[in-house]
Amino acid sequence: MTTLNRPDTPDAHICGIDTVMEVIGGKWKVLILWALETQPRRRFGELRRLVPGITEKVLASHLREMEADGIVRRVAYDEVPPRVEYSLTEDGARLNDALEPLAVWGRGRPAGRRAPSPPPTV
Amino acid sequence: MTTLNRPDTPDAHICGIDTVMEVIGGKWKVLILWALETQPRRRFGELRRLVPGITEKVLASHLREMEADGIVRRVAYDEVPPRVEYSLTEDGARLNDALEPLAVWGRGRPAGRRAPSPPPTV
DNA sequence: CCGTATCCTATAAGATACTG
DNA sequence: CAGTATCTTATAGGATACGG
Repeated sequence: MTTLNRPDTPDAHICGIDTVMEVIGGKWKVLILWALETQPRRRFGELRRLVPGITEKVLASHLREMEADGIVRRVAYDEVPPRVEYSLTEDGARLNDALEPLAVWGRGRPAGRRAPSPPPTV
Repeated sequence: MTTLNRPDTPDAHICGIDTVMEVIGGKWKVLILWALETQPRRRFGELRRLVPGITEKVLASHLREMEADGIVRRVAYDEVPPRVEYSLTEDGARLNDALEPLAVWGRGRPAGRRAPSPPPTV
């Protein structure tokens, strides 16, 4: 992990931030997070529909990582046909809350950025 | 961009979040952000030292993207030897603030996660 | 000092097919 | 239904060298 230890950089700050980035770094993880927030429990197929574009393989692997990270709980019922339900853990719910200010920031911008911007040489 | 439009998913929420993820998605961007927060202006070489492990190429490209995204301002002084100063824009500063709750969440966990967790089949 | 220019590789993720 | 198993590809990022 990238752990800094310099007088200039607020380490605790940083330390926290990059562990978070590892946890939500997957391409679809925040989307899965929100999908899990809108209802207490979600089934695999539901999630696939709620996150359009994701493949089964990636959904499955993301879910396994999120489970390992303790933000998602997976309960498999031994029935036929099989039923599996995913839900947020307490930690996952708090993570979701912590994402809110970021979402607000994102909404507050002119949609399409990444302009070349004039080269200001002084 | 992954823009959802389903009754179940809080689109505005999501929309905001994934634009943010595009902006801070680079491997070192949040670190650069913090390094820029701790002082009003930073030179290229300073940043390289403050973000140990990053290569010049990646630092340069990250900075250019962040500039294009409007969160970093670059000012090049026409001197010799060259001097270039990077700083946060207002938008960048607000982004940094919005990252704080996430950092708090990250700090509040038992450091090394990603445990295999016992398979709970009901 | 502040970067580019090349070249290279590892990994995430997509496509597709198949199974308990 | 809820996944695995393969295979392939794109891209981010790393290593290194050089330039204004």
